[in-house]
Amino acid sequence: MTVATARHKGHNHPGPRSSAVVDDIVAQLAGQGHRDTEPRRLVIAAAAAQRRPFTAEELCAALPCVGRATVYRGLRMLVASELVCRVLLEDGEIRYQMSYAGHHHHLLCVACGVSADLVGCDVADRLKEAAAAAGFLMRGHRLEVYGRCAGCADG
Amino acid sequence: MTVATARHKGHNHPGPRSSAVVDDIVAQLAGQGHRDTEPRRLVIAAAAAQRRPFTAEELCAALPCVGRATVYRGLRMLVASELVCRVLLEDGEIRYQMSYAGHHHHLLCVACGVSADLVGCDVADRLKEAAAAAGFLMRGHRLEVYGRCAGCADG
DNA sequence: CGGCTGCTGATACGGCATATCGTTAGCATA
DNA sequence: TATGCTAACGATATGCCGTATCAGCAGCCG
Repeated sequence: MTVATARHKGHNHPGPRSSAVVDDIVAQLAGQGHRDTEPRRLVIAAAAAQRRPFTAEELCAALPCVGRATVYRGLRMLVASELVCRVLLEDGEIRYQMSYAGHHHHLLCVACGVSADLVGCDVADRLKEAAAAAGFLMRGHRLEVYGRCAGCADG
Repeated sequence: MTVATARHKGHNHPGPRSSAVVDDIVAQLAGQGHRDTEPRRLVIAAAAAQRRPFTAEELCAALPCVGRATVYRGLRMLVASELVCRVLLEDGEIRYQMSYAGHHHHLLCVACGVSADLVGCDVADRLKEAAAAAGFLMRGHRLEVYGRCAGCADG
């Protein structure tokens, strides 16, 4: 043990192995009264490591040493904190993805499943007007765009 | 039995009680090679009678004399034929609604659950441009707008 | 009217998500 | 550092929702 700050034992935090992203998210959760636990860090790290929208079951499979319930709870907490957003595929399947921005939408490739954040398309104002024309007071909206990414376009 | 046109027995069609809407839909399905059956007519009629987006289970409950599988099959067939559209609530719950137009979106009241078709808001072109900017070839999109209807706005 | 075939419906099945609950561990406090 | 409260964990039970199965039935065509 060459490290000066000796590790305590058992379930202590991996420290240097824990990425800055995970530390940041854990800190945000702590601000909401949530504890910093090892399984939760593992869930966050696994979610952040995904390269495309993932299912809860995929996370469970990627974390065999973490209980299913814990994975689902962690995911739900992250969604509630808007650190992860739910993505709806064309066939209705629900997937998840880390969310580094605030409100935004997704471009989803129907061929390879990759996603990209949709920027530069602010439809909220127009929707609000259209809603008002129907007597509705708009409170929110959900938008998903399906297509083919550059790599799959010629397939 | 005072009616001149004697009813045959059991599973014959109710004839005069069957609305024009149901007849029309059955005719469309027939054009796709689907048979005209009494349980299916009941499913269609029940779906058309709903005043707001409904769940598959609600239809089952409204049709105790029709098997669950038949309700689900009928619903799936109607969705495939674009005669019924799937509506996604804010919390992710899936509901259904008769669709008399082609492609359109929905305004959904988060208080009473009523829905209205969203017209006069053509976002497809803008989305296609935004998608292209990200290297995506847009193929479709899904949009739901949540808010409060006129009757629930002041609540 | 006779037969082919799609449809029906009771029920079994399977996936996904949550509820349960005894145990563990984070962390505040002294 | 020791202590205690309580959130969090995780194995598992439970439940919902939708589909698969399959023998019998009925729509529809010839």
